[in-house]
Amino acid sequence: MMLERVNSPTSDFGRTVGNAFVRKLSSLALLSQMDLAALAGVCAHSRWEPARKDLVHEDLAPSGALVLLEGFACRYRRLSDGGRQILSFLLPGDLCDLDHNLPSGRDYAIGTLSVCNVAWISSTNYSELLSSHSTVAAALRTAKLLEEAILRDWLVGLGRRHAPERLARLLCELLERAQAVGLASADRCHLPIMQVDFGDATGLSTVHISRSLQALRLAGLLEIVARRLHVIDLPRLHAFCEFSPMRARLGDGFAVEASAITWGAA
Amino acid sequence: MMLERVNSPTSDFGRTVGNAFVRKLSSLALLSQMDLAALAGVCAHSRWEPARKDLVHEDLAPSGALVLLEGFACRYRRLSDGGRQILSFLLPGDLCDLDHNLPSGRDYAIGTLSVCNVAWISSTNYSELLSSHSTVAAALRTAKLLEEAILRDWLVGLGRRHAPERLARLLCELLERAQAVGLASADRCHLPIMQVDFGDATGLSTVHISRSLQALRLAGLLEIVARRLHVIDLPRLHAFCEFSPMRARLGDGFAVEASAITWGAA
DNA sequence: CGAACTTTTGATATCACTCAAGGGACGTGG
DNA sequence: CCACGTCCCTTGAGTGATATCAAAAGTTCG
Repeated sequence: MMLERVNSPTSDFGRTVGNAFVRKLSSLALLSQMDLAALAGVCAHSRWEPARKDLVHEDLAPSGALVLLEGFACRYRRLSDGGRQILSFLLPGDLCDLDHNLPSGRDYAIGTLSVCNVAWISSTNYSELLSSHSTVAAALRTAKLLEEAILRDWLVGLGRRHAPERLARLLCELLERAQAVGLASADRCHLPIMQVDFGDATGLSTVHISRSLQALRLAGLLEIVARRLHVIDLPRLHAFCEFSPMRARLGDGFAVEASAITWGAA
Repeated sequence: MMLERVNSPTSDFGRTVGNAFVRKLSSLALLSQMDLAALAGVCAHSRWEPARKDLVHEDLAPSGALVLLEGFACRYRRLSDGGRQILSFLLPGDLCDLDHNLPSGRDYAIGTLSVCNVAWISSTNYSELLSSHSTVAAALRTAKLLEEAILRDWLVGLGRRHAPERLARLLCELLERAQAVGLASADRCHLPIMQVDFGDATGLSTVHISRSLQALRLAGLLEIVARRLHVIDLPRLHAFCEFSPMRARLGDGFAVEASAITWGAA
């Protein structure tokens, strides 16, 4: 069985077609050749950053936008007691707008979780991209709406769900998002995220993450081995944590196909 | 002593100048006479709705936008176990975009908490307002950024703060927002919100809200009597829950003034 | 003035946290 | 290739925060 293999018409491995950014936006809107060229141009210069490094922190405020091409990162906030709350995970293909976030300065930082390949877009290039490529702008707007929906989901989870459900939902979300950029099969994906990070995202302690994960494993729902998530029973997992896939993506053949197969096997 | 009195140059009571919507947007951008007229026009037809009524629910999807002119409401989500998580409170002057929220349908409902005066804006009027009044559009964008920042704050609170701090921060937020639309003095405001609602917003049980509130009262920080919040020691309250006022509002003389007085008394 | 709703109080139960120690995995240097 | 250190995950025991249940007290409103 081929892991990470995705049913994309144009390549064996999703990552070989353009970059994750192009792939993600392509799944959200029908981009023209010129749009694609502009996206490629804007990501031409990227840098590798080490794991566990701040790309942006609260005071220091670079402008423009940042695109994560490979690796995992997160937005987070630090508290006075040293605690950390992760606000969202950034996966390959995700863009983070640094200009339009700030009424009175940014209130969060962005840090890598794994080694990351990051493209920085200057303010001028960014606003030009938006103004002269309306389809790209529309795709980014949709991406933003999805992000907001996820944030609301997290809020509901933190407020009203128990640890195992919270964790399970997070894993479902990550699997789905990885699939959307061609980095996951129907039931597996690489997840370079430590248990501390899961804890800081779900508002739980590391110890409790460990125990919740074990509960999910014992229930035969999933397992995580060597930084890889393997969902054993997706329908039951979804039912367990009341996760409903966001089918908000528009023209993406492969994602629809993959999920159809999954549900067919249920 | 005059409660609800606000140091606005144009009236004794904030509510008599235009409506809360106009007041709020005026504090976010410098509106022209034409902008003001357009805002007034768009809110011309408003309806009174009873307390505890759904204005919008998840399946049924009216379009356009909704403006809350008077009263308190909230966005919320229901869970399968009957639980409810409030995602944000809506105060007079708040607008809720019903069109641009939905990738795959709306994922939350909107319900009144008190009796409310609500203006519905049709999709066409709404998009016309945005396109032909760029300053209004900019003000609404800023308002949205503030909303998002508040949502992140809530997430951090739910994930990492204890009950009394969470509640205290919520009360600080509500006081500040009420001030921004001229519905509060420096230390008091009307708050037609029940303890169940505070619980559903902070992810706590009603019982625990009651106890946390008592802790805040015993600490001499604030009290709530007859649906009215009275902050007794604002600086200490802010310090206690690590609340920092969002000074993102731009040209609003009165809010700046009021807070200057407060801090001066500390 | 009474009924329904909201808040408070007390007692008990549960979920998740903290602390502390042990076990694996991985990398590094001898 | 092994020894060792470090980092991450796991396990167990005890504690703390918050939930639940039930009933009393207070409030609002017709």
